[in-house]
Amino acid sequence: MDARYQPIQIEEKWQRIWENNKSFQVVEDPRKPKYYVLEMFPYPSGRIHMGHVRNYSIGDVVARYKRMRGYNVLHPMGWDAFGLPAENAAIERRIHPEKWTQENILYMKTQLKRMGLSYDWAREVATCQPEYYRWNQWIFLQFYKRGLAYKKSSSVNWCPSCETVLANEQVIEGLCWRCESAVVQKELDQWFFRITRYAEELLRDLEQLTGWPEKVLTMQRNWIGKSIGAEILFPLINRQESLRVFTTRPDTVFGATFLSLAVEHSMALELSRGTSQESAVGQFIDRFRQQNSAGRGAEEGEKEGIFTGAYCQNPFSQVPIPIYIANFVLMEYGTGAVMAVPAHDQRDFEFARKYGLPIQVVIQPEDRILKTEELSEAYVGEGTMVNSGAFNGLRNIEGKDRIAEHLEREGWGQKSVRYRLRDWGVSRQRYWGTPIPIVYCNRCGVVAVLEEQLPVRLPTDVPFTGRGGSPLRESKLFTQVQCPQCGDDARRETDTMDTFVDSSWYFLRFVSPSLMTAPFDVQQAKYWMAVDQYIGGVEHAVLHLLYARFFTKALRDIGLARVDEPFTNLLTQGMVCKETYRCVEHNWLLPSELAGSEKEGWQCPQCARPVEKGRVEKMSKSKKNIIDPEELINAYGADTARLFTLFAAPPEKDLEWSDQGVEGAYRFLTRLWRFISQHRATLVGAIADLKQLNGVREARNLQRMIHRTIKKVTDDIDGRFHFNTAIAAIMELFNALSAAAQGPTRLQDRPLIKAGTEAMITLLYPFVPHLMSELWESLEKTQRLEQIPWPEYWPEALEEEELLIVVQVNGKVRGKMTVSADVQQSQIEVNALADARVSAFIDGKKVQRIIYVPRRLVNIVLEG
RNA sequence: GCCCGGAUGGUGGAAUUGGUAGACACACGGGACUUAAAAUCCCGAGGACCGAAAGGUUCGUGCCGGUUCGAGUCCGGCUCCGGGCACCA
Repeated sequence: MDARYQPIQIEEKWQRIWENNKSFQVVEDPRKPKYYVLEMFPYPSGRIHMGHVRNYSIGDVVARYKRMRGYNVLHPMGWDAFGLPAENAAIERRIHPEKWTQENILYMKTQLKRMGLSYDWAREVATCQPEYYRWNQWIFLQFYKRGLAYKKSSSVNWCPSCETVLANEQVIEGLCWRCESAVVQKELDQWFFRITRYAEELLRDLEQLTGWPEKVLTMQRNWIGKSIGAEILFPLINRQESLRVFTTRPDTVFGATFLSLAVEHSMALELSRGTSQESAVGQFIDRFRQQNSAGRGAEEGEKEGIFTGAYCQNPFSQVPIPIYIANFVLMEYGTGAVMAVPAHDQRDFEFARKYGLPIQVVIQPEDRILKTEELSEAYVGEGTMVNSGAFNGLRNIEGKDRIAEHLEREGWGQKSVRYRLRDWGVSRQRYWGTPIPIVYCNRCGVVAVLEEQLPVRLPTDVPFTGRGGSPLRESKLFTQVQCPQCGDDARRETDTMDTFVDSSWYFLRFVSPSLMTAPFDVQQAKYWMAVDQYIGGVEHAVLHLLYARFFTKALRDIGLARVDEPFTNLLTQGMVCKETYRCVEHNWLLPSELAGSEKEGWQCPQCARPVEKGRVEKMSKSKKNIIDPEELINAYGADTARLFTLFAAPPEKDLEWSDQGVEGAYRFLTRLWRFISQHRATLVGAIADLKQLNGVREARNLQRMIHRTIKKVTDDIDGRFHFNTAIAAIMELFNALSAAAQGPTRLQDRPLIKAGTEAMITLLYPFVPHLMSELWESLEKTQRLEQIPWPEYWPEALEEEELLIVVQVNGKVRGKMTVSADVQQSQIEVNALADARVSAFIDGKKVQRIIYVPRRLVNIVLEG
């Protein structure tokens, strides 16, 4: 055995062995329980970053642990390979997106392999391969057949910089999620997936996702945004039609003193026709349509509106009420028209005050009496209905139902449920994505490509200029086709699919990655699905996770998937952060370019001004606080990188990078190496029996510690994912074993130290697989470590012979005593009272009572 | 504004059900080895106070209050930090 720990050699050796033995390849095996662990697959940007290292280290611990527990573990990896950066590279560096992507995948794959991650690489998929994206197209056609995919003209979010449409979720505070330029509205024909058909089920099934973080469930719930209420028809005065509004507060309908329409409402201009308001209304509409496109959502502006000149009748109060157009009413939600109840809705209240509209209180709270004149804000709480005709005196909660029933009887409307969730716009005016399998024929109209003609491949004769719309339009080869129905010349759809489509079902493709006849095999999916543990960043809490849930349900209804939910358990890991350095003038600085020193204070290399040590921030290039995983591995090896990221913080919390912490992890591994090589002579040979009882007390204590560590590490890994405390416990065991191995003669119980060392190596294997495999082999075991089962603790060994009892007086610790485990409570109390320090505190006072917590503590409560 | 998290030594973090707060590690200090340094090994350590020392007292988990024999943990009211949503009728 080498005197020095040389991680690179060891790691290359074991990676080769695992690859040659196909150690992590799996097939369905009905005799074993299955376990599917999956980490969110990466976008092949070129290099892995610390976020990947952390994500995949966590997953690998779970995978290796579950294998040792006897599970048939599916642990695949692939590439989310379509997307904008590839196209940007094509524009900037004249390299084809496909070439760029393939090169990145190759490089990143070697990086991932150097991490020693236990993937079944035989199942690798890349979403940009025709073998993969043909099934995107196939699914699209199934959706199209069922009305789940449809086309509509709509105002969409348009990023002028990326020249592409963005989903609502991709617009963050009015800015493009990717390039942060201001998003504008544009009218385009778009393909949509009817996710709203599943809104109710997507909401309801959140309840069965008990293995998901509450935070993510809440975000999804809010995103779906279910509102229960009613639609009410307000008949127009002097016209035949009615205006339909949606409200969640039918109980306040008697307080509706005007109506507000969205600027885009179809009746907005129409209502003002022939009135004195007509031209003013027209101007108002033009102005706010513009404003909307300039940056909706940027901030909450002043409420503005205009009277249309028209009136309708409140069907309940029979009062004629004016109809306004208001800038804050959204066309996309509800019906684009709201009944305004200023007394009980803050927005309506502000609007009414501004335009001098009537305010009518119809709900009175319990504790005070509202008067219209005295209102300073809307009252939105519960109460009793007043000024509401036959409904007076009802609790408003009850009133909601009673009003809704009443209007259904009268034909004035009906109960209604609305969702904030919109249909998913999947069209992208881009090249590097899945072509939408649709053809436009002058004779037949919109025609689906025949399934046997799939895949519709991306053409190669496309120029990348970065200007104009979709590059696919430039390809004659691509756009000119024959109509699948009539055979006439036709034009191919040039939109490609949102890349979220690719990632919405990749976990299903992994169960049959090379199947040519279907996206995946139903039986294989039945065996492996659902994913037992999914691990990734919380940034996908809404988008990806909601779309994947939708796809799973839709594919189930098509007859392919057999599960309702794709991911049984979800772990959202925290970000990887590091401290930053910043100069007032020259902004972020690399730690390596700083002048000065930690003690004297850092200076800017350019202007020599003192540099402020900035906050701890998420690692990013722009903040110059990244650590390159490859450099880390070159310097310390993958085992150190893994150990540090797993030890520094629990997975769901943010991890603060620390170079000294990395050193510490490396030192620990070096100490282990030295320990084994030093004591190798007594540690080699067949696995020792962990259950051999030893008469010497110190040995029994060590044995107890070994078994306690096995239990602790098992509990920490399994379900709790507290890897940091699991590792801490192993470190404690190691400290105890080292002490025992060097200690006085009584502790030199060789078979026990040997058994403890073997247990320690096994326990550490999921975290530090290369080094542990090497150490295990050096101890001349017959089987490789990854074939060894997880150690079982022996409950009998956990039993304490002696207990440390804490003695409190009035809740404060005043003494400790060691007693034999079989001593009775009464005797312990007597001993406690007899303790010299304790009795000094009692000091003649009367003992009121004694609390005894079995095996732990005695609390003597004194009078007074 | 609304909804979720979070706050514990010099630092990252432990304390799983209300029962010794600070495991484990980093950084730090002292010592050993060395001509010296690095590496390694050993020892120490929450703050304040008392004591020559052994040891002891007392305060202490963001702030204020409560429940309890006992609160980092439970309850009420705040402060600050992070995240999500944001005119959704």
